[in-house]
Parts: sequence; C-alpha cells; structure tokens
Amino acid sequence: MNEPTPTRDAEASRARIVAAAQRLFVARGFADVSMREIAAAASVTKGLIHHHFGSKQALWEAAREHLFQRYFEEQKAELEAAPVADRKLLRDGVIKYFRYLQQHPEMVRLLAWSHLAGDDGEYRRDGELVRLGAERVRQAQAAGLIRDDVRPAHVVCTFIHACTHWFEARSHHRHWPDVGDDQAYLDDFLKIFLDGLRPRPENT
Amino acid sequence: MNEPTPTRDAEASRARIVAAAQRLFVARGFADVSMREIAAAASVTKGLIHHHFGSKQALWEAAREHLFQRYFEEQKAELEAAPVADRKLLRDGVIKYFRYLQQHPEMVRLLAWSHLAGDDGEYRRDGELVRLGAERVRQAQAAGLIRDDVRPAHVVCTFIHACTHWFEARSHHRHWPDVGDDQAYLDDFLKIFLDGLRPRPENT
DNA sequence: ACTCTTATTGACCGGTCGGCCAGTTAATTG
DNA sequence: CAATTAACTGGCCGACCGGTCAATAAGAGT
Repeated sequence: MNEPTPTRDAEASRARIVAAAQRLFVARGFADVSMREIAAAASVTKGLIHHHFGSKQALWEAAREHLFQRYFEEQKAELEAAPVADRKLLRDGVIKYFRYLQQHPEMVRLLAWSHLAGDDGEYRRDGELVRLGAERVRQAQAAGLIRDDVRPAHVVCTFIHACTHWFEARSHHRHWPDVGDDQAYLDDFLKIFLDGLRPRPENT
Repeated sequence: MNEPTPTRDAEASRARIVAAAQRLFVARGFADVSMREIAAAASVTKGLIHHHFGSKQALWEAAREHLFQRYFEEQKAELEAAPVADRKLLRDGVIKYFRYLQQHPEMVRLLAWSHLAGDDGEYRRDGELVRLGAERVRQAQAAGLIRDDVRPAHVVCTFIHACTHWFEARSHHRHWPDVGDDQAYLDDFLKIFLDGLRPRPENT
C-alpha cells in the first residue's frame, strides 16, 4: 500500500518538523527557540524547514494551527455528542474539560502563550465552543435545572478559568500548603460550582 | 535635602533601567527583548546596565523581584488588615483581589510568564498568601458561615483561578458571544461562588 | 533512457545578540 | 587641590540569528 521506508518523503518530513516545532515552541516560547534547534530535533536541515514552511513565523503558525485544530474538533465533538441538558450534564461537561486539560498540558501552555502574545485570531473558533456550551446552559436554565439569574456565557467562563488556570499555575500551587491533587481540587470545585448554580428559591 | 538634578545618580539610573526592563519583559517576555532595547528605553547605554546588574538574566530577576515584592506586600497587608471572618468578608476579599488584578495587568502577565517558565521560586511567598487566605476561610467554616466539606485552600484556589484567568484570557473572551464586561462577570461569579459556599443542610 | 520536478543539503550572508573592557568623566575624600 | 572611587560611554568580540541560494539527488512521468 505505502512504499516501505522511502528515502524521500515530503509529508513525513513536514510532520516531523511540525512535531518538533510544537514541542519546542510550546515548551519555551516562540522567541526562545531557534530554527537550528528545531532542525536538529526533527533531524532535518534548516534549509529544508524554510523550503517547506517559508519562515519561522509561518512554521509557528502551522504548528499552532495543527494543535488548535485538533483541540477545537475534539471539544466540539464532545459538546455535540452530549445529550439534552440535565443536571448531570453540566457536571460531566466540567469533568470532561478538566480531564482533557489534564491529559493535554501542551494545550494549556499553548493557550497561555497565545494569551500573552495577544493572539486574538483564535477567538472565532473558541468563541464558537463557548457559544455551544452557553447554549447548553441556557437550555438547563429554561428547564429550571440551574439558576437563571446568571449569564450562560459567564457560567462557561467560570469553569473554564477555574480548570485552565489550575493546570497553568500548577508549578506554583504544587507547593502551596493544603492544596490537594487534581482530583481533590476538582471534587471541591464541583461542589461549590454545582451548588452555586442551583436555582435560588427567591428567583425565577 | 537631596541635591537638585545631579548629572550622575546611580540610584536613579538603576530605577530607570528596572522600570524599562519591567515594562518590556512583561510585555514581550524575556527572550524577545534585547539589552539594546532596554538601554534605549531607559536612556542609558548597554554597558551601564551590565555595570549595574551584571547580566540580562540578573536584570530580569531584579525586575521581577521588584514587582513580586510589591505584590506580596500589598496582598499581605490587605489580608491582615481584614477584620475577623464573616460572610461579607469573603465577598469583599474576592472583590478586592479582582480589582487588584484589574488595576495591575502587569502582575497578571508576570504571573503567566512565571508559570510558563516554570519558575517555582516564588511559591514560598504566594504560598504564604494562600495560607493566610485559607486560614480566613477556615475561621468562617468554624463559625458555620460557609460549608466545611471543602478544603479551605481549594476555596482560595477557585477564586484565584477564576479571577486571574479572566484577565489573562481577556484578549480571547473579549470576542466571545454574550460575555459581559469585568463587572458583569464578577457579579455572576460572586453569585455562583458565594451561594456555592453556603453551608449545606445535609452536612455538619 | 531521458527529462522534469522537487525534496534535500550545506555553505554562506548580513545583522543582531549578550557580554566585555579600556578609557572618560563626574562626584567624593583627605 | 590631588587622589580615589565609581558612574558612565562607546566600540569591539565571538557566537548565533533567520534567511538565501546554488548544487545535488531521488522519484515520477514519458
């Protein structure tokens, strides 16, 4: 089917370059990584990277795009696969998002680099994710399952922030007193978050 | 008292250099800023920076230390100035922290750079802040003001994450649909957070 | 076999990097 | 007022940067 070990394989070379670039850029940032390092890590020459990608900036965008693309697709699939809104759904959604970040630390870092660089080019796609999530919250509000005196988008923002920054600041709070592991934090956050969203008797 | 406009003032030069370094490093990161840029921004020569600080790395540490120092002192003062625990106190604490970050975007960015670089050298001091905050939460739990089935440190973590990442990810969620301004988000977060911390009848 | 395309190399370019240092000049000291 | 100290300058260094390019060679098409 596919020819065995071709000495020349543009697609494989591109993939190795992108993979090396992702690893290095995400670990240390765009400015701190040189084309020579990436070339060495991908076992190609620097000239070849320029042949395939044109410039350092373009390589970074290709590497970033690759990661964001997978992120958006997987998140969107999760969101759309979820059944109709019920109280358990929100809990499961938070857990799924938390687990996703837990298993994809490169996305946590990529988002952080993106925020620091002020890249707002991605807002269209993750805005779409928030819109989908907020829509689920709105359904749950309409069904009387969660309080309706908060903006759905803010509900989504709250747990996104609480989850993302947990992993982003891990190197710090690993050393904080009485802070537990991932599971312990998630459990406590869910208690506060879900009970905080219960419909208030004085509202509605 | 102090001589007027001295043509040579080591302290003033150091201060100008540190200020320029803070501004540039926080805006664009350590690796992307050159000593020449800092020298130009501080209106001194590159040689003088090396004379006063030794190396680029040492300058970054001095600049960072300066910012963290002020942050810790002001936060600690706020925490210790707060009266004994009551329900209003937690609300005020969150609002104060939120406002602080709102008015000090450079600290949000500095923390983010620090997390990405894996600098865990600061954990001792901000761990102390979390310890103080958690102690207040513990007092409120003992007084029956908030639920006692969550770890105090996790309560502090939750609002730190929810506030910090709100400002960190601002460039993204500025464009998200139905996301409000700072005040609207804070209001909704406080509703969820404070009601989620109400003592549960089935507990205690 | 021949051509054509293109993946791939390695040397090279101008420019910038952080750091160094000899020399100059302004304050301080005795 | 001389001597000393320290702030400050400007030029230089070797290393490394991103990018270019001519040469090479492997596969594909004919």
